[in-house]
Amino acid sequence: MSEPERRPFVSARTVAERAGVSRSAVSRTFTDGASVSEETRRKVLEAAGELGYHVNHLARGLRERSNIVCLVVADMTTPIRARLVDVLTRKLQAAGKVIMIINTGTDEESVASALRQTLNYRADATVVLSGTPSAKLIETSLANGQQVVLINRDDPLTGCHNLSVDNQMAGREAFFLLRRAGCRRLALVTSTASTASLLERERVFVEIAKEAGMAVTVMASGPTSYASGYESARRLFGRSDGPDGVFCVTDLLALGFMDAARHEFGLSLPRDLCLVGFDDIDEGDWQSYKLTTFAQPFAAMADHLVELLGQPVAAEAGRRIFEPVPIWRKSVRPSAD
Amino acid sequence: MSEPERRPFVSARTVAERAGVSRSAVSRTFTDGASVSEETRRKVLEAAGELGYHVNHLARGLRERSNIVCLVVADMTTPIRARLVDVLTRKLQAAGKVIMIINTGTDEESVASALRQTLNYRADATVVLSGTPSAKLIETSLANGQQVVLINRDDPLTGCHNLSVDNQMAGREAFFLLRRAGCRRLALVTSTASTASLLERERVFVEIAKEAGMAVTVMASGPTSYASGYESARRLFGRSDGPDGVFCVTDLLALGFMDAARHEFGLSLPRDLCLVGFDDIDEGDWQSYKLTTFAQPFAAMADHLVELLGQPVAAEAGRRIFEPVPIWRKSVRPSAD
DNA sequence: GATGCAAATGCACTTGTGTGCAAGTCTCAT
DNA sequence: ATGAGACTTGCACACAAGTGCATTTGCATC
Repeated sequence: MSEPERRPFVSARTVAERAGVSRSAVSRTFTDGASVSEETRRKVLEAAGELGYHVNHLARGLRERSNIVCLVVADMTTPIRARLVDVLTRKLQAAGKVIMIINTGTDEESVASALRQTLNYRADATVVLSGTPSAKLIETSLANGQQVVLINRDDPLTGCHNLSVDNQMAGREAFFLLRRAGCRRLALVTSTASTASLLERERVFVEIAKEAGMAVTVMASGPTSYASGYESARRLFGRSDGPDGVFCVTDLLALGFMDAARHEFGLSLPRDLCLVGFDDIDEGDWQSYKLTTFAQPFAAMADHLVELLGQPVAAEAGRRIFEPVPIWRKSVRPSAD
Repeated sequence: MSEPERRPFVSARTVAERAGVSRSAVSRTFTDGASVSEETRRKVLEAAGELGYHVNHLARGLRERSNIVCLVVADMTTPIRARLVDVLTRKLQAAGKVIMIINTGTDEESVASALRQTLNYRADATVVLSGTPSAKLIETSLANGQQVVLINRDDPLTGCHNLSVDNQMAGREAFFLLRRAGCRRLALVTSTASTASLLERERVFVEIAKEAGMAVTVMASGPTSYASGYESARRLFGRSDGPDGVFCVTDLLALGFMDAARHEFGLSLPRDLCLVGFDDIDEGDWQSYKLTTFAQPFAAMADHLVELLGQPVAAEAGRRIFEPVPIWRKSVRPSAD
């Protein structure tokens, strides 16, 4: 017959009727600093308790800011991404924000529709963790007074804030680490999903090696995953002279690479092979791996994000670069000296 | 001086003025099946495009259902939890829902405040992935016409839907697996965070072993983590007669356990030790582990969840149990026969 | 008892939507 | 030309909140 009647959420009016006061009184009871007598306040709270009333933040958001922050993210199952989402949600919540999450692909259209949804829900800010939004959409976000923050997306987009890690430093340090260990034949393992961050690490590593007179074999066998790192190792060591010093632009690639090197080719680390990763995922510290890598300072980045969101939108957007911190473990020989 | 003026989101009225039509026309243009002439529709769309207008779903949610689903989750960085969140967000989004995520602790107070926030934002449904809400709060959720769905929380709470995995089957099968492999000295490794699911797996395993005349050493050294599994192995093998068949109630525990067994005690799997896990996290399939385990059928669970949300709230709540699927890898000897 | 002042209260408007209803316009056939 | 009928359009209200402003109440002081 008729659409089964959906029980409505209890509203301030219902509470007011029950308590025998005006709706304004209810509103004031739940507003700090508003003027209500102790008596009515008591009546309102009692009625609210009995009915299970909760202030509708959506309606409140019509007049003021919504306090909603949208997180646009792809590849959520990746350990590093899960950590980032975890840290961000914690810190944002602590700052009184409410998080809306959009799990999207990295292709332009997915990101575009995510961005639009962000606007539909009047989010105060959109934080993009993966994928790259089009310049035009960012523009409409800004036109609507919405802040846009890109994390680890090193794309030259104007108008939005940009938090990222110092990829150049990582590429440089990785090289020095391997050279100090006495490695002769260098390789770099990356993914076919060539994001700006990964490309930057690759570029700097290859460039600085070249300056030092060393060639680098670059290998990419698939997306940023364990399997792809594994495959890259099979290909590299399948040749006559495999590398003895490798920089994997991601820990996940590094772990796959390490497993293949050990189990398929019987190599021992760090004797036959030195390996450097990037990200510092939990798995890299497991007893089977003990990977030397760089940690992303997510906590600091999240703190900075919260600070940004407190500022007015007008504040000029810019880039902020965070220093990765080297984590010394056992996949690289200590200095040959 | 004055609070820096926050540029407002563009509203339907602004679009109407620009297009030279009434606000209703704008509303109708963005409503399927509403009656608008081709001419006005064109004008509206043009003005909307120029201004970057997006319908405010928050305001729309005042009249109808909000389409918001809240995910309450703890320990997001855990691989299994990250996978669950990933699958759920994907499927819910595909069903037209918008996901609000609340990253909380497992203690009662954290969960309570998460639940309250859920109500504040008029979520159509709350999905609890970890932690256990109090019966009283569930009641107020229901009183507000909000659905409550618990995933893998085997607590006896009335009024809410309950999706979970068949833990009894897992405990039983784990035992048979180990017995068939000829194991003599059984142990069970769990965590100190004794959730109902973990307890259930433990209970059944121990019980059925007892029926078969075999004792089981139960060990818990900390939370559900790699480190805690590692520690449990150290304790168990530090004694005179370590176990030769172990069921870890979680893959993460199993991987830590395996690493300690290998690297600290030089054991080889599956010769000296057979190991069964539960969850089927990606890491278990890595070359260093190849863990035999049970996969949680998250896709089916998510599909069922979406189906539930389509039904009216009135539909009587109940429990639905999903069969885990055994994943045979290499940490258990094939049958001794 | 009248006056003054502060605290409490309620009315009405605001926010951005969707939609029922009535009035308006346009087309076509009689 | 006129009426029927279909299609458009705008007004006004509903949704759930917060708040400025005017009014009422309470209480103390003269």
